[in-house]
Amino acid sequence: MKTEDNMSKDKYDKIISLAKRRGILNPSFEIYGGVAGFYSYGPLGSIIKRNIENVWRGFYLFREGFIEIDTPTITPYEVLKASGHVDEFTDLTAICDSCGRYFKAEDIEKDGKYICPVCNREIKNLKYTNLMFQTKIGVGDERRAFLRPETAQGIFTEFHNLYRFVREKLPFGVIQIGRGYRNEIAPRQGVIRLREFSMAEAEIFFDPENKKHSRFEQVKDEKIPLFIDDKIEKISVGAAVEKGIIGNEALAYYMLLTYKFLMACGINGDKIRFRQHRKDELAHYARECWDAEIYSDRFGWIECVGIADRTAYDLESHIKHSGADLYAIKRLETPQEIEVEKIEVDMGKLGPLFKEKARVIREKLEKLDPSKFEEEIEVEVDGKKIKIPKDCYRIKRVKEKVSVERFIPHVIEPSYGIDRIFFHVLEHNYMETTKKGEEYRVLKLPYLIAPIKTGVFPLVSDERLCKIARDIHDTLRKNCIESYYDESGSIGRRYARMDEIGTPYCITVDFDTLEDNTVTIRDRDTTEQIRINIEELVSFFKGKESESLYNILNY
RNA sequence: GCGGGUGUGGUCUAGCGGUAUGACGCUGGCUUCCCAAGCCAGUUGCCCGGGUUCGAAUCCCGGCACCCGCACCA
Repeated sequence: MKTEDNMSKDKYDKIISLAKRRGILNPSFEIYGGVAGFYSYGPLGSIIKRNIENVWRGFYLFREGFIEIDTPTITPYEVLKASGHVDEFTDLTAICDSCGRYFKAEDIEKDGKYICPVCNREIKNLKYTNLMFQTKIGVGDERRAFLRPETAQGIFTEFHNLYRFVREKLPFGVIQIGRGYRNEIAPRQGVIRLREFSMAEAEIFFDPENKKHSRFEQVKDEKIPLFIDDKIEKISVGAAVEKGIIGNEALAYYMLLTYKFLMACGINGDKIRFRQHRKDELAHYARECWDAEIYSDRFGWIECVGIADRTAYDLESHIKHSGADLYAIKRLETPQEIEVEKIEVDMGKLGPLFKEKARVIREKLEKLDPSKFEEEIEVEVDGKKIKIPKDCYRIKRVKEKVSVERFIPHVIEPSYGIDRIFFHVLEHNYMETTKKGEEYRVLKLPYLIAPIKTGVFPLVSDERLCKIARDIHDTLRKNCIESYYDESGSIGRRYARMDEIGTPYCITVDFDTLEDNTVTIRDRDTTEQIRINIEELVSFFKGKESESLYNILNY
């Protein structure tokens, strides 16, 4: 008798085995023994992954109207120093001199000393190990660098270019899909915890006073599953914001969008929940964060998406470290007049007195804060302090018109782990039945996600039927519809091969085709067939595609 | 990183000191008018390295990978 656990383990093994057998996913570098934490996507897996990413683009690039960029994965030290990753992503490691074992220092600390739990001796050999992959740029004059732990920093460092690109209007969103790297201590759980992984991130820049979304009104009654007090509660995003469960409209909106996206990929909506991070588990940059967790029969609830309010943390830090102008500007509705003290330099006096240095001195004087002037003021020029006589300047009170306000935008960040979503899409859509006593597998992938949209078969391998089938296959591919031609084995076997990789339709050319130019289209989920004229095939599949897109993006 | 378990064709598996079994798959052929049919032929393997032995898939040591538990998880 099988226990529940055994059942799910069996199912997991079957999915992994199927994935490997059918070119979806397999451990990398296997011919050299493999390396933990690295997986390769095969011919079909690559398409599925790309399809997931493209559905994601449907939501963020098309529906939200965000802009997409593509920045380097190798990132200079300074960037990640500023972002906090150099310091926050570091563990103090203790290495025992007698047994040579490594420990995370804080685990073995006793009264300020580090004691080896094996040898029971004090360890003095301590070093910091960073969980980012380190590398160097250049030869000789090399610069320290890291493989990026998240794509977000590439967006923050481009902020001033992007802000100009959108013609200085907030809010605006920037997306990036790419690889991230984390040198995990113990990668486990297959594709769930990788050392190199794909993520899709959106950084949406807001006026901190106005974290609203223009479409919120439209969707405020739609419900999402919140995990509160150890139970899942479906609550409308509008109510969640009103009751203060979710901090602002923007967060709530992107949680709803995440919910829709995951289901569009074929994730079972009953196996999604949003869980808020406790204060002590928040990342160093986040004020509020909600994870979308997806339930796996194999692994339990797995964090697949993080939707965080990063506030002004990153931009502020990059302003501080780089000196760049990463501010946004807000035009005030009514320009205000304010009185300010200004220093007015008398060049008539200053010029003759300091000659060629006068210009530099004037610039320095004008930068000083008049309210902090002391009796005698000095400026430093070329390392020398120069006293400035009082009659060279005077302090004036002037009225200034202020029509803009500078501020650092806040960032809401939905961040998606593509590989984790990929795995759950496989798990949630893997179905087993029996046909004639034999195990029968169907991957019920949504149309947009399926790597092959249709199989094309001659019913029997009669050359007349084969030719027509090959022509259909060719025509479909000319129209960018992934089709798969197969004339080997019985028709049932060919359907089975397609079902196993989630192909939603199969076209069969039979002897009636010779008479009336029609073929059958067989539906994966119902196995029902309809007859359709060959001429209508391309529009049938194009129709399925736009219908699917319309259904998921029409909100 | 710690402790325990496991590692045989593409997949599942037998063998547990005499160089490998079976099934499925896959390829080709015959057959076949719609859901893994049948027949014939072919195809691919002992995780890696070292040791013990006349001889190692099998025993021992080391490595790697996977699984379970602990720890970790921006």
